[in-house]
Amino acid sequence: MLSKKTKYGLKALTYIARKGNNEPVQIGEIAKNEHISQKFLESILLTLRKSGFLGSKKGKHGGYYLIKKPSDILMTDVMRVLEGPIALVSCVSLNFYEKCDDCPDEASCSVNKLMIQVRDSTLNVFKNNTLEDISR
Amino acid sequence: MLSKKTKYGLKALTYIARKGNNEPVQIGEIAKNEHISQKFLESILLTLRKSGFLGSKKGKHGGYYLIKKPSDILMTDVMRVLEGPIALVSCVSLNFYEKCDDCPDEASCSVNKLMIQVRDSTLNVFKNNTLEDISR
DNA sequence: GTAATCCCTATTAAGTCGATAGGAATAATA
DNA sequence: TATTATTCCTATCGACTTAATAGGGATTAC
Repeated sequence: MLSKKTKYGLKALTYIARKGNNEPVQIGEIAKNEHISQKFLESILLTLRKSGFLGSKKGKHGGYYLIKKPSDILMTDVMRVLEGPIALVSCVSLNFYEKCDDCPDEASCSVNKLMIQVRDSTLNVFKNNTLEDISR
Repeated sequence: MLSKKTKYGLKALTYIARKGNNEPVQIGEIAKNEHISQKFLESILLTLRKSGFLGSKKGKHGGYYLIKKPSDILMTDVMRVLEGPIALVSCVSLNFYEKCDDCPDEASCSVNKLMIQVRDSTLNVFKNNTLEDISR
């Protein structure tokens, strides 16, 4: 299951992208319109800023804005920041690889074999979707 | 992330399938060879039996055996029993659909749009893999 | 200088997961 | 019949994670 963090993060990015202009958008506005806890959203946007997706302006009339064009923001990158590994088991993760303690031989592991396929097909979807695509 | 329940369940099914014959295989043997907590595996095999994947024989020389041919056991079915919904959000689940409380309109929801694609591509992998395929 | 906003850290309540415990029921076999 | 090996069932526990909350600091517009 997708975490609420990821879900809210995607919704917030979409919200900002749909505004079109480069004016900073306030947390409160997004929270209200997307029905998200404001404090929770605050921490999510902070994460997105620190990972280079959003810029921020402090103080009155401050807010968050996109740093790149929506068409340049790939879902692979967003998902990895918000949700973590895309693979369902760490032994098939490209960016977060870890050997399983129980499994002595990945080549003969049926779970490994299946999950590689899932990873690749999911990755394919994320590679082919930018923020612009899902905001349409 | 895949739960250990699912991972162990798949490994156990594979283990039984690879034996080839229809002799009951004991929990202890599987647990030992696959490095799984025996008691935990016990509950998983119970689930698989109750959902019609495995038959069991009680008492001495008892154990679990496959009810269907490995080539007739689809990963879609196994995954739904062990892991639950295949979709990452319930609002795109085919078998466990539930409306999101926050989202007023699925048609305009970017998360919905993206997750439908993920669901379909994952589903496609599971549809095209039987227990025989992953046991090879 | 005041109000609005982002920034940061800490804490908490609830839920889930993996594992464990203990014994009941059943079947093979000596 | 007694013994042993196995599945069956329910209950419980500790560790971890998640979503949310709290409180105040820093910064900026006006």
